[in-house]
Amino acid sequence: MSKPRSRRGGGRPTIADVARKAGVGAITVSRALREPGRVSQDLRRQIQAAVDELGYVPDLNARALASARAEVFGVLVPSLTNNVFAEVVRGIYDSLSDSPFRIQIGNTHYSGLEEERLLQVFGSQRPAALIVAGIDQTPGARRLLENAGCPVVQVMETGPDPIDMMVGFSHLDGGRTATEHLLQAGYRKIGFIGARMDPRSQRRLAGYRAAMEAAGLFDPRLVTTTPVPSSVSLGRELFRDALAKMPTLDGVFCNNDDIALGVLFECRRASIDVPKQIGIVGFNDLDMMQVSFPSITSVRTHRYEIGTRAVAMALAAIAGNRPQQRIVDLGFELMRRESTAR
Amino acid sequence: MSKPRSRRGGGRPTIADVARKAGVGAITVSRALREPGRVSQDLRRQIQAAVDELGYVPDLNARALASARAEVFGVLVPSLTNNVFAEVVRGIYDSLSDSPFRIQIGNTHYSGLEEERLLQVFGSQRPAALIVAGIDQTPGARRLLENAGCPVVQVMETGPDPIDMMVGFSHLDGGRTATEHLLQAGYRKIGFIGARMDPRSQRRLAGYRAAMEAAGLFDPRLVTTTPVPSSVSLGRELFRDALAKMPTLDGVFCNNDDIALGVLFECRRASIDVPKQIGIVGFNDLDMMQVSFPSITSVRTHRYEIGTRAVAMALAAIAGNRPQQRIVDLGFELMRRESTAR
DNA sequence: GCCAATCATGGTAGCGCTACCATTTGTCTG
DNA sequence: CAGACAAATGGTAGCGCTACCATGATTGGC
Repeated sequence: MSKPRSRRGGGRPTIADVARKAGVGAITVSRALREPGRVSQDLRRQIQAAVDELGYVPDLNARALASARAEVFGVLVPSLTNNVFAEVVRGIYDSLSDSPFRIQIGNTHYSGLEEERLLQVFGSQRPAALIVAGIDQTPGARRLLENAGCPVVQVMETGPDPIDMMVGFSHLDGGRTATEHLLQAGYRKIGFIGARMDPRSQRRLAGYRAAMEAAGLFDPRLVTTTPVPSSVSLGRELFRDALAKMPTLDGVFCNNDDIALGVLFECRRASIDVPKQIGIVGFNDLDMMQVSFPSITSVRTHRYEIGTRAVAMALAAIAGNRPQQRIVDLGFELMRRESTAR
Repeated sequence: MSKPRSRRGGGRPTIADVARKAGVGAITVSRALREPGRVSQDLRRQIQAAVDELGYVPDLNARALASARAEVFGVLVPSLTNNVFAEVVRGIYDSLSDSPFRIQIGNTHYSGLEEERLLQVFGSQRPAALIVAGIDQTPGARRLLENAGCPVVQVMETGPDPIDMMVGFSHLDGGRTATEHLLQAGYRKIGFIGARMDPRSQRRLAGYRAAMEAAGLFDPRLVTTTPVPSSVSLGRELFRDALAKMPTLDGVFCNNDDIALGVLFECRRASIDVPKQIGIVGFNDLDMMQVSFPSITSVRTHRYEIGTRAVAMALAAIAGNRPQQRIVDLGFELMRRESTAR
């Protein structure tokens, strides 16, 4: 006439089993596991022994329901294969690896609609924190984030009006700095080549344009863009287009390093001398930029640090001490290399 | 004296609120949301109206607890920035984007210990399925996977002894094919250059060795490896080392495309003619291989398809019709290009 | 037209855990 | 040494949902 073993749970030991074996109350087991400091050493030892013997593992779903909070960080990025976001995500992972928090990544595919859908799903599990890429959320997404009831960090960019917290840098300044460098090196007919013109790319383009206009050199025919996702081969093609449109081109600021590498390869193939005939600047400064021949000037961004910093801010907010500085600008660095050294 | 509004839940409407408003039982609401076919159209409409009006969103934690199953796919990969895994993960995401399943990625950092820890965490939320990279799980990890109580798919490789299901290809055959191609092209002093020698890299090396021994050309001094993570710059350095060790080198099979690109750049920098003096073969066939100048021969692997296929198999198993073919070999293709065309 | 089978719906009883509050014990103050 | 206070522990009552079983309504076979 023994109590029937839980029919659904698959027979896994529960906190009650541990409590019985250790001769304590269930709540004390719960505490011993989550806040060891609040339980006497004696009981802690007893409980640990019972846990080990039974092979008890807490049921995270039950915990989440009872505490109305899942130990999950929701992360929303527009792409998984784009090295830039992969680095941010790596930073997030590394910063959370010793914490109890799990990570759920959502891939928005650069779509506001998809972002809203994912926020709805993420929200309905009451995450511990949300990290989202970009600052151009749709009004709906913004509302969901404001009502999420957890810390929110917008990453990659900075702007004047954070939902909660922000870590990033100014893409406009990055684009301007890159272009000004080409101008200072003496290039004049400087093109902009960009794929997948997301809001960040748009702002880099705006920075390029500002620099060119300030120099009195802007010409819309210098700009070559496409909504197609970025790749090295696309860089090659776009460069060809740009050159066909404007044969006197003597420099290019590339939206990112993949494009820049494609441009470089096409130059070599077409026997165009870099940096003598054409100067090239990339964006993000992937490892290969410094290895390529010639090496490529690029704007180094602190992607990994954006991830670690975002987590640090979120953890602080969860712990109750929300950082006083809600907007963190990590800046960028221009890495001057052979591709613009003439 | 009204019933106090749930003190923990944050005032979100619950299924009971919807049921009351729609004038039906809670369980009927639950069914209308999960198995609409089992509820009459009339009630379905009424319920939908109540859901919309209240803005009801199911609490996923409560659902997971009650049904002893979270709608989560756990995915374990050794690296997030390695393009190869990023592509697999992208395939997984795309295949699950229209399903209710969320995805949790664990980053094992190529560590068996970390893999066990993550499996423990993942397992304690009763995931719907688990996808893990590789076939060399520790005994502990294997046990956890066998007892996970959900479909398990091992990806990237195939082997004789699946835990449950497998999708991948033979890295040994890939390494052998690449090396045989170099041999057929007339190269003789063919080196192997590899970073981060994980089990898959080891098997590619074994394939290289098998081909070289079959030709009577194997020499341990031809092999240059390091446990350091792979990168383009590392490829350059390792190639320098290899050349210092064996100046008569006339070909290299690179563990992956990053290394191959680094080798190519170093050749250009050192004015070594590719393919005349040195032949280069990469592995994975990233987009840039076909764009580089000269273009680089590589072994194309079907990474995205590995992800989509793994999900398809897992979903079938969840639905109750486990695929009859438990091991799927997606093969690979040698892409012959300029870097070995002499 | 009767009984079995099916369908649509609902009530009850948890899932395994933690928030909240109560209780007990030990410790300190004046 | 009384009274106040903190520390350690436990009991109770859910968290919001779904599995299980029961019920009544409908259908169908012969």
